[in-house]
Amino acid sequence: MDSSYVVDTSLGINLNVNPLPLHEDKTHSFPSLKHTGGFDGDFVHFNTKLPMKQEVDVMVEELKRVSTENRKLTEMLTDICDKYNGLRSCLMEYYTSNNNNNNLGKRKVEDDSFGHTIKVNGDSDECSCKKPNKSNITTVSRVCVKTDASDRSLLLKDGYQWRKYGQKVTRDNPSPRAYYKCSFAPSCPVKKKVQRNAENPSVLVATYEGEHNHLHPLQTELTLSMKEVINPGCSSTSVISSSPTSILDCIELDCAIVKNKSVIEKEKPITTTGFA
DNA sequence: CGCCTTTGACCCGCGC
DNA sequence: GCGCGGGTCAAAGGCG
Ligand SMILES: [Zn+2]
Repeated sequence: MDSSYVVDTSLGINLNVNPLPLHEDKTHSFPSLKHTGGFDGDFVHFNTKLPMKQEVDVMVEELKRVSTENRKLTEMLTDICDKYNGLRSCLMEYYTSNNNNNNLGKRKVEDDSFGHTIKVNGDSDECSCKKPNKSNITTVSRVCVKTDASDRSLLLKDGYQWRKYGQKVTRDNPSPRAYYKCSFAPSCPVKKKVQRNAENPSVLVATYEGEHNHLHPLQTELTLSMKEVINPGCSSTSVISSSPTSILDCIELDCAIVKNKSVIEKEKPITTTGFA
């Protein structure tokens, strides 16, 4: 991934997520996201001497602007998900056809360029008799997230809901490995393993296995929030379920994930099989 | 009460 | 066959 795709938002978040190559000024691509106000990460600094009416006008104006920005971000996220799914299905088709052409009878582990590992079990006979309920193809992605080294917890806020079902101390790493299952959807098969890097305890390494069969909770939440902002009267309890800061945490972690896939793994080249 | 974490027991694959 | 290590289960307890 190239770091040239940076979207400035009023929240001070750099969304390094635009999949389209841009050779022009980023402000031309997202003109509505560029604004001239002094909104630099904090909320609006209201002049306390402003009359009430004017203050309300300012707030309404700000709300409209944030709503627009929110909608654009949501659209971008949806767009990116669509493109990602398209690319992934192409990749799956490629692996499937490749697998049919030369059935080697061995498990192949391939890296795509997005930090994901696609496992393809070529020996369908052996696999089907020993693990009849498992799909032949599982997506494995590894994510490095830098955290405070003094924080010994293995909590990693990525927006999804996880239920911990085990913890193990592994042989070659003094820090324990935690096992989580996605609990956002009851039927979601996704699992993740979280463990600190043996060499650098401030780096959390999360290994995701499988694919979520539901939308990202943040995406769902943003959509719902947008509906509340645009149509505030439609519900008597127009409450956004999560605090803005928790949403920001998730956005920032998503960005960190995207960045870490390219940055940390570039800084410390790690092979997908020889790590931890 | 429901959902979560904790943690010891258990299962299973793999190498010797 | 046996031991080891990674992964999972499930009972118990905590928390909001
Ligand atoms: Zn899920």
